[in-house]
Amino acid sequence: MIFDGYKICVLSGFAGFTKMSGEIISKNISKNGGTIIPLPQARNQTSNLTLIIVPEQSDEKMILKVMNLTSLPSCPLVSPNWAINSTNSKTLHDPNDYQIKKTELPIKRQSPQTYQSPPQSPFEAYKTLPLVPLSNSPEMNRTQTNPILNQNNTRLHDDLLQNKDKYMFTKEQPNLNEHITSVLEILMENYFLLRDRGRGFAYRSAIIVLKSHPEKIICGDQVGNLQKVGKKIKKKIQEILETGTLKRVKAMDEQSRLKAIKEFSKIWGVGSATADKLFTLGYRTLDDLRKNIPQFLNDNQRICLELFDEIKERIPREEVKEISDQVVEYAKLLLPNKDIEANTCGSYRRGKETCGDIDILLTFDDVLENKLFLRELVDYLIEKKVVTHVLILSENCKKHESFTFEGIAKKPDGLHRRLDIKIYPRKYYAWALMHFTGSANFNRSIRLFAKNKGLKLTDEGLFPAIRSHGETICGGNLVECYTEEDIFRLFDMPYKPPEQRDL
DNA sequence: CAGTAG
DNA sequence: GGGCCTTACTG
DNA sequence: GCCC
Repeated sequence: MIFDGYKICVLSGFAGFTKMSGEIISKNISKNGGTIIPLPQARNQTSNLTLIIVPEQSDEKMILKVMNLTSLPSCPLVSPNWAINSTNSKTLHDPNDYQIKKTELPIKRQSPQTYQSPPQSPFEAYKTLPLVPLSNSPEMNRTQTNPILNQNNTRLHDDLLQNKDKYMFTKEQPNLNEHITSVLEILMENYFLLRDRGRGFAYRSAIIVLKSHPEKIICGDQVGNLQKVGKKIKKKIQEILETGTLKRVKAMDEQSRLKAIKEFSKIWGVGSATADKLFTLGYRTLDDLRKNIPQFLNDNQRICLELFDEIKERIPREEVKEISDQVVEYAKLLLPNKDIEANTCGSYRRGKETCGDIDILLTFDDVLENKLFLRELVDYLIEKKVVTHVLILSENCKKHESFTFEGIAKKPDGLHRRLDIKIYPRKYYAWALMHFTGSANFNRSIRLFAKNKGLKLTDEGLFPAIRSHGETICGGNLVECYTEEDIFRLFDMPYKPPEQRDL
């Protein structure tokens, strides 16, 4: 047994080292004689540990935070590759060859010369695996074949045909129960703000059912056996039908805590947890915050607090287009020989008259070979005074084969506006376009449907993802789609233009 | 890891 | 008793 | 809060 006598703690779930990978590595270590020390115990007995496996991309600060320690343990910190290579070769590799340097932080701004190509995408590694058979589907009824799927995927075709009409993303009619769902939506939002996730989810699923119910509910008996609508929610529906509102909602509106959390969580970068913390510290209004800025707010939160009054304003469609056009124009200037394809997504693409932010998606050939392009584009936009602030700039496409900028833009005479720019390789473009066009509810619906078929739909494609005894097995992308029309054909649905994805 | 965002 | 769209980044 |  190669790991005999080794006491190992595996730190995963951050810095690009997924929990799933961590679990698989832990399992393999145990299988080969090693002892896995879970984090809580490891914290108290760092001197007992042989070594700690940490993400390749982690640094001292992150490790201290995750371990909740003030100084690093004395044992070596090694890369997950040590365990992977040792297991694969059935021989113990020298941990010293895999040490993560303790003091040196990873370079945030890599220069072109020192840029190292990122490790393989996890999906790449699975591409050679045979497709996992999908759930048991009837062997008959295979008269027509889906033009997107080849013969090997007839099972997938059958599976995608089944039951999809139960889901919101296939919905054809408008919401007939707006009078009920609008009230329940307030309740749902309040519960999420109060971090009562359970109730939040419960109301969310009940709302989905009510929205897709084919008849208008005017009497409590009609909800008799609706899925997800249980006793309590049924009672609330009756109250809404009688009084037009809910006592619970009225009572919540009076709560000073919820009031403050609602206000604070509108600040970009501040969620329910931070908002709650602010309330506990005695803050009640945005003005309280401005007068005495809390120490623990990070730079991004401070910027967005300062610009709050501008960022909160909806952006007229016209202005979204102007800023988008400018960004795309500069992108084309920087890459004159590339055929750049661009879409402004989000509510703009869904046809709204005003938008909360500006969400631009770009692609061209060889995206992954132009790793520094987004940074150059952002630098250029800063120079041209289009972009005023950078909130997030992901420069490494190691796991996710794409690039993201999140920041703030402004026209010379305009307000500060939230701007996102994403760059995806062509082969993911249609999936990404669909993802960023939303709506969020549309995405949820179609993803839940995929999930129930043993599939995983993301901004990068459709994958088999079978969960069995705790491990998720991911296959390579099932099909290549280069247009949204292809994705809808794949799901055997008539094409839905973006304006109809407002669930 | 928790929190936040898409 | 766990899951409730998924994935990535920050601190 | 609801469902498996």
